[in-house]
Amino acid sequence: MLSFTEENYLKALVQLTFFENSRQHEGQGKSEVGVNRLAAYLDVKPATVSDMARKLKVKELVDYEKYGKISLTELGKKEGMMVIRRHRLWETFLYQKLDFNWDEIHELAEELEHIHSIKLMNRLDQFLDFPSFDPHGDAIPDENGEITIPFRRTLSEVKEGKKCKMIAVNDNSIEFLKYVDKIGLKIEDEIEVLKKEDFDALTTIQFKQKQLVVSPKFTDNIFVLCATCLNAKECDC
Amino acid sequence: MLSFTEENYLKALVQLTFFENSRQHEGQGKSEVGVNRLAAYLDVKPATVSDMARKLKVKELVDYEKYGKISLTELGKKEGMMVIRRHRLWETFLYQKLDFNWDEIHELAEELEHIHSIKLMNRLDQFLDFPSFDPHGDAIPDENGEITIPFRRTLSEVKEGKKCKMIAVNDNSIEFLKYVDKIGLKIEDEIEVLKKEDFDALTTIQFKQKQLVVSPKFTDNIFVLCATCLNAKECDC
DNA sequence: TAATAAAGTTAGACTAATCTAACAATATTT
DNA sequence: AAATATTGTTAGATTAGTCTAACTTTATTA
Ligand SMILES: [Mn+2]
Ligand SMILES: [Mn+2]
Ligand SMILES: [Mn+2]
Ligand SMILES: [Mn+2]
Repeated sequence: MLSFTEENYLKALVQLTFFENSRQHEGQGKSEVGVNRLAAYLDVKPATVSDMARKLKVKELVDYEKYGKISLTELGKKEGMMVIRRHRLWETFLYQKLDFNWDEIHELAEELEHIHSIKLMNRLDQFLDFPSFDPHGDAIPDENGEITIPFRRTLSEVKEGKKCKMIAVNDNSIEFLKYVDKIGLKIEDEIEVLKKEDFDALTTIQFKQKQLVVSPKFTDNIFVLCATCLNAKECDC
Repeated sequence: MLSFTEENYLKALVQLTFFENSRQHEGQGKSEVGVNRLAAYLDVKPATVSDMARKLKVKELVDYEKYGKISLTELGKKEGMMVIRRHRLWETFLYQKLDFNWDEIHELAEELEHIHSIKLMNRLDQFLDFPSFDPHGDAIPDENGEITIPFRRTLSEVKEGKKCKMIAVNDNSIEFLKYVDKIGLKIEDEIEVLKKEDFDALTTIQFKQKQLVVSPKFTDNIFVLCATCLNAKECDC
């Protein structure tokens, strides 16, 4: 049985090696990470990660050699994915059934994700009608830990004059989510890019009859799809 | 913030000092427990309990002097009650919403009870329509940790020829619950005591047109109310 | 290539929760 | 009251997860 802490390491490794750079490393999977990087991500000291990397290697959850990079084994990846599955299913439950706001659910899910019961998660999945995405628009791994991360662009990539649809957020911080709430934007809303100013990287967007000037801090963290790129990665929206 | 372990000690203390003997100590509250008793209940060694008692005393959760008995302070009692509230609300959720059987829910609730969020529990309470009892018939403490344990008798106490209604179980073990399922008895069912045999303490009962001979292992663990004792403790049902 | 910087490891210490084994206090029985 | 049994405590060890401080390896730069 995995401890709370071990699960958090595996989850972090999935985030850093599979999700974070899902766009960049497309296909060729340089899915490994250094001790310092992981330590910074988990907010512990590198010494702690060195120790844990050795322990996880013994349990065959990671591949790792002294002074080398850390990467997940198939088993480690699956366990990490299951933590993420539980996290995202609980977030969905809290949001859909208990009416929590989307900026409150992550913290609670950080605790709930460590409840180990396959049956519980499958029942919850069913109770929620087998959701594909969590309230932040992130895909939910299936009962085998498989996930299909859909093609998605950031709003920053969308060209002037084009329209697109918000499908997810990239930043789950309370501040960011509260800002998105404040301006009245929701997943599935249509956004039009009216103007992109190269000088200071500000973008003027329109959604629901409202116009707004936003910075890259915003546009980098909104994932969108345009009408034509839904099934064609080559679309230059 | 209390640790997982500290919460389990407080919960155990509530069970042993307030619930276990709620019938016997009625009123005068000899609500304290020895180190060995608590150790046996928690399945740890007395040495471990001695240490923990000292720590809980420092945190003002228990009253305790070396070689003396352990009892909960007001604060400790409230914290313990809140753990029990969370446990019973989660059990109710699993049973009512996720269709778990009543013999499967306790184990899961043992993990879920340690999720700390007042808001979460109040939302869940509301989602469940403010239940008064969990699926085993145990009262659920309110948001202030207050609980009213209703008057109840065991089936063993009911006299020959009398009728009563099952309101709870006293034994939450999987084996006991499965047995109650097997014979087809449910909370709220009416039970008639047809015959009590002093010689071997066996009782013949009737419920839902069925007759059955049961032992004290059964009758001691079924809580009932008879028609007339609902509001009168003096009733000699 | 040699010097310097960055990244990673190791040794030793700490805390929480547990154990065993030896000891001490309290309660019960003769 | 003395002997015995029960109950509870203490000292010392262990494990997981963390830290700091010193050290080593690998990478980068001059
Ligand atoms: Mn989250
Ligand atoms: Mn999410
Ligand atoms: Mn229970
Ligand atoms: Mn219960």
